[in-house]
Amino acid sequence: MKDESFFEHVWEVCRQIPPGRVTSYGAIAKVLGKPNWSRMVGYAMGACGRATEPVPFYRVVNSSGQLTGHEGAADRRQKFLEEEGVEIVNHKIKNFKKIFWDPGKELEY
DNA sequence: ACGATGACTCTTC
DNA sequence: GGAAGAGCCATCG
Repeated sequence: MKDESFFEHVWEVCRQIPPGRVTSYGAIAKVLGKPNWSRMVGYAMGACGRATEPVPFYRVVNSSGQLTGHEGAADRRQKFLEEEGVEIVNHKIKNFKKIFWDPGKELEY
């Protein structure tokens, strides 16, 4: 067993993301106090399988609003986001800037 | 311990 | 907005 404290933090933030909204890896990393841990956040997503509770990792995208990740998996995530009302084009969020949700803004508010 | 890799982000062209 | 290069840290062989 590894120390997944950081991962749990990421998963927790992901669950705090309201429906129909998305956030970026950097935003989560920043809230955790590690603005440069964007890659680790992605790692945490890959480790989401370790989470005892389901994690809406599909609500997490990169700074460009593109559904980064494993090929095929992104396609599945796109469907989930569309179900929430998020418009996606070519694996990219249309109104990304509009539906973007900053966790730190809500947490520290 | 080292090198390579990765679901990233930033700056610059 | 897209492409290229550099920086970032943890995990894996």
